Amino acid sequence: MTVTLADVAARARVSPATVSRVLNGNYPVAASTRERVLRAVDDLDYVLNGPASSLAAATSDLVGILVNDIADPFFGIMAGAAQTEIGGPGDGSGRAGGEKLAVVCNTGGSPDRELTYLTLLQRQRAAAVILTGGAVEDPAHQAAMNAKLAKLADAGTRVVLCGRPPLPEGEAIVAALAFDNRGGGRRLTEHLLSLGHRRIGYVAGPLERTTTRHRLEGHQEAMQDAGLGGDKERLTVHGPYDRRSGYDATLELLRREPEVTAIVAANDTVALGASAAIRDRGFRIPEDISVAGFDDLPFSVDAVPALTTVRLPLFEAGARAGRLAMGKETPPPGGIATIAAELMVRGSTAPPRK
Amino acid sequence: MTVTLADVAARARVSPATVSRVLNGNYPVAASTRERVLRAVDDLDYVLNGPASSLAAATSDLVGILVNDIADPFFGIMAGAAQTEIGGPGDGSGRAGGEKLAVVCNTGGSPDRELTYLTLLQRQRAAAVILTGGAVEDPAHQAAMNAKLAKLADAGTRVVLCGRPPLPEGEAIVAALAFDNRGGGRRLTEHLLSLGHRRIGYVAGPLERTTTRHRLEGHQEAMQDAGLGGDKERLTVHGPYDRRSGYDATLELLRREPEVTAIVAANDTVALGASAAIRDRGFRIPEDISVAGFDDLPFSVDAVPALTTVRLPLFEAGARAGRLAMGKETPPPGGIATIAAELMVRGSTAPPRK
DNA sequence: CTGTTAGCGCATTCAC
DNA sequence: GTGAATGCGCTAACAG
Repeated sequence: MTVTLADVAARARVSPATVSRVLNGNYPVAASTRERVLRAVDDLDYVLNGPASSLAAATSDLVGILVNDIADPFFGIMAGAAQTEIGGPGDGSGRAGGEKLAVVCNTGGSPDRELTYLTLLQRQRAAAVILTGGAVEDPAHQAAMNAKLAKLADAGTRVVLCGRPPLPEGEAIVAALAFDNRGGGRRLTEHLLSLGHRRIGYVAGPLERTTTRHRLEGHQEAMQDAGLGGDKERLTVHGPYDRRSGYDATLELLRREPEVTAIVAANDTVALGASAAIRDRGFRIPEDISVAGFDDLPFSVDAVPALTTVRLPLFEAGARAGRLAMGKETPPPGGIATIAAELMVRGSTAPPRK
Repeated sequence: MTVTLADVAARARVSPATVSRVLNGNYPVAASTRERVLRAVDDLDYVLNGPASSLAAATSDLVGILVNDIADPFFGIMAGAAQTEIGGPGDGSGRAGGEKLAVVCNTGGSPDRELTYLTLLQRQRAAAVILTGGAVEDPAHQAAMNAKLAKLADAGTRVVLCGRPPLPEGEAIVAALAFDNRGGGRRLTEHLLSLGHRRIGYVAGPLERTTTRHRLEGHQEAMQDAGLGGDKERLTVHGPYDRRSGYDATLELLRREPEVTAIVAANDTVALGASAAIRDRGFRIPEDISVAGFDDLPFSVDAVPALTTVRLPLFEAGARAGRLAMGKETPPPGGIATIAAELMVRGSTAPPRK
């Protein structure tokens, strides 16, 4: 019924081992033999049995990429870039040679699902795992994660962090590429302050997320330095990283502080929702209220007015994570690299009306 | 070094077979025995060896979801929905019981990569495969795809199409959920015609894609019926499904026909680019030129003005595909269902200036 | 450069 | 309800 290595070997008049060798390409095989084997493979339409070879070799060609929200381009861009580096271009035959199977797993931001996916990947003996985006800061979950990652690393799985702060004990992982969320958040708010804003509302992401906290801390540092740190509780509203949250939180901020002249959002998607709320309340952007986001997703430049935001090189970071996971690039010193965030000043921010 | 089933068996003082039985849960085992085994599993921190069990059982728990562009929410929404149905909520222990490993694979729209992923999934003996979005219409590639899908189905892999037209010989697959792209495209253009538009430019997607062709045909049918079919070559420009393409194509359309009063874009992202081009040329939306998109992605309602578009129930379709792939839902009659597309009239379209 | 020999770790017959 | 054997299909030493 199902054709096996032995069938191919028989047809090519060689031993199974030889077939295995040409298929894996990691061994010297005479050109003529290889030719013959390949023809037999095509004739028989043979496809390697992945589980069997993974079992024998004690490693698989699976590489997992964990994302918090697959519908969010923030993750899609990173994951796509990583996959490009990992999957290889293919040889056009659809035959699939030694390429890895780069797959993305959507945790939906749930700690449980994150752990479950890691276990599933561990079960598959994944060659590598890339974790993208902010981590949940609950201590119990962090401990469980660190233990799990250590076990994965122990079993030979390469662990790479992308857009996520390094682990407390970073020894277990290949590398961590951390975004400078704090610095970016700080510069963004400094920009607003320099324009003359004093009453700035902040729509933060979900609680207990590193990304949320770092961006917010950057904002608060800037406010503090400007002597405006007193009101932070009242001028901050938390919510998920989505449009709706931006909309609702902005209405709430407007209620709490009608004199607000600028809204800083945790990311661009949230900023879009914030903008809608501002308009629905009859205010203009940026004349009445300035708006700023974070990430510089592709749509941000097309917002009207174009969104002031902080650019993160998501594609480059994802690609680098992919290379690191493949061992194609040497890890940064100490295994940790900080990715710079660049302020992008556009039309959605302007001096306050006064 | 690595703990195996036998180790667990030894510690629980049972046979390996029994451990296997409680882990797979498909067999009667005494409660007390199960208890003991589970404790041993936890004590030893045992994780099933996926490749080994897949080899022995001749099936794996991997489910592949193929997407054309993972950075595009169009696919992200469908994939996320499907994953939700497949992965299950997890039991909170991170232990991972019988759940499937739902993974998404990004083809980048490349036929080669599509085929390669399918081969890789076949190699893993995937339990199911979901193909999302438009198919490439090159005959050779279609033939290769059909052959590959037939082989997958033959090997027990459940194949489900989501947002993709059914196969020529649909017997091989579990089900196809097709979007009514043609009908949606037609109604969208009819809406524009009813507003009084006569010179309508069309920014189409890439050539040789079913989605592109169906949407365009819907548009052209409407134009034809209105006696405006003569100019279709000149008023249509093809390009990728991205912002940049919308921008460039719109400039081109404006050059070819300065009197154009409406631009229909192949999807919302393209419409965003089109809008930017229109504005950069000094025109207002919708006063001078109307703009319409397709898909109704989350950001479309936040465009300024809000984008007139055609809504596709992406989440619902993805979830249904996921259930179909799991065998949790009975396939539609004939294995084919057409998903309706709903016209969403918003602020970006209005009667032409005259 | 190629063939032979042994498992990899588990699911599944069978017996009991 | 449980244990003992068998083999899934392949890779990795070894020889030659």
